[in-house]
Amino acid sequence: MNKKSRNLGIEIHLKWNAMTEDATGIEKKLRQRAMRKTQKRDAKRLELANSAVSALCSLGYANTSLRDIAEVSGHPLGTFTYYFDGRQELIIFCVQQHKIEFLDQMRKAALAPGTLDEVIYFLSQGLTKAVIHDSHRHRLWFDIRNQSVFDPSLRPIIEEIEKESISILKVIEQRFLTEDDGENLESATINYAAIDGLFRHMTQEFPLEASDPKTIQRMFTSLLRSLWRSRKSV
Amino acid sequence: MNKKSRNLGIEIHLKWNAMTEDATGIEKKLRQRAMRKTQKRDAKRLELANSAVSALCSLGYANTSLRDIAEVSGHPLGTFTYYFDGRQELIIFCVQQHKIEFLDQMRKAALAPGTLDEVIYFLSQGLTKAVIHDSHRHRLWFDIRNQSVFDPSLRPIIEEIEKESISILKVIEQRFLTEDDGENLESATINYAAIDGLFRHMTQEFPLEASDPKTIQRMFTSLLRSLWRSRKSV
DNA sequence: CAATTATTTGTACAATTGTACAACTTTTTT
DNA sequence: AAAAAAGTTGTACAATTGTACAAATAATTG
Repeated sequence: MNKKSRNLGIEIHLKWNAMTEDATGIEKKLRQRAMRKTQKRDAKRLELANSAVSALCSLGYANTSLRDIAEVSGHPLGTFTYYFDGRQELIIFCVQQHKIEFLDQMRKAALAPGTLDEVIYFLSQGLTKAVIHDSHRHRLWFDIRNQSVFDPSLRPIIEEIEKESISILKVIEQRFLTEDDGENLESATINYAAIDGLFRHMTQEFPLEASDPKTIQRMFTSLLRSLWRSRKSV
Repeated sequence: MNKKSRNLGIEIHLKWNAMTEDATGIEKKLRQRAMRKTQKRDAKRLELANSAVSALCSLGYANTSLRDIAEVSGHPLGTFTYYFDGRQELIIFCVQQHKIEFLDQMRKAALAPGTLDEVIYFLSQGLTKAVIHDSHRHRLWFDIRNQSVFDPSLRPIIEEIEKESISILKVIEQRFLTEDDGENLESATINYAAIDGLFRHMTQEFPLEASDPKTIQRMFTSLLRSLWRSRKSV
């Protein structure tokens, strides 16, 4: 079947059934089938993306060809072109998947009950773990974000993720800090950029002088305290 | 003349003269000639680099071919391969040139007489000007730094520049802040990474929501004050 | 079970790349 | 001014790329 006309038959059937309002269960059955199809497809996409991450992380966006990915992952080249609409979609998919996971963790830390100092502790702990155990994947994120500067088609996804990141910090500031007028967004943006800067530095540093988790966490804590110094100590 | 054997003749003459300790002015004359040669060569390299920056800044490291540079700059392709040892040397040369300039300005601000608040004012003013008037070149710097993560051959020059940046902050902290033991380097590293983060954000932001110089400078000032809050107020 | 649809995978192709280099001109040296 | 060196520039070439696609196979459907 031609790649471009994928699933076309089924879609047409569904539309036809919808038009005739045939609700005798046939429509339901067709829907379920379509669901199974897309679920199966999504599962395969995830599998391929996961196996692609390894090559991507070690070579970077610009230097990783689909052939590299195919070779490292063990899957044949055609598989990737069949399941993804080109190289870029594959890579975006990988990064998005990873970043959603990470931001979920950060959000949990931000919403954890306790004092500001405790939240700072959780945050710096999460950031430290990310540096230690996941630096490769974060490097890929920073790489994509950087490429988005020169490739506008990458920007929407980057913007979305950064907005989400900033909103997490906004939550913290609303919880613990007295807001001076509407400066809240500006403050959250500044703090996001600063924390992001240290995180990037830790993640990309060569050689890793601060590979000791305690040192790393201490540095994050130090920055977060500087940024949110005791304006309200709930 | 073959590119690889460039200047070889003169070098041999110099060596021969040095060996025979012929100090009758002939050696001097030959040295002066060699100097003229390299000066002329360096001037041309600078000219080419400057004309290459435009293409590089708008397309980025990974997407700019030598042909792009040649086309945009108006110089023929062969010229670049003659004056630079490949694409990478050209690009490194461009970034290095630009970054040295920028750090000179920052160093001046850091060494300016006055209180910490005044230095903070100068620094944020310099950073703001860089964002407003020079964001394109800084984007190229961030791009190269990012590529260095995946291309080890870029790392030495990046490391050198970042060390210099951190040392500028160290100067400030030694001037104005009470140093708690040997934490000074760690603190300067944290602050460098944080300031760098905000600077990167400002430089790369799309769409530029904060294009107003006053807003930008206020944000820099706000961050710098957070990082260096009144531990010593000379 | 047949037929339709979906998946798999190797190959082909055009485009682009960095780089080498030959032919030529200009500049410098003797 | 002759000779040597340096500079200039267009072209050639091998390598690599994303992508399209055909042919084969497997899965699903009626």
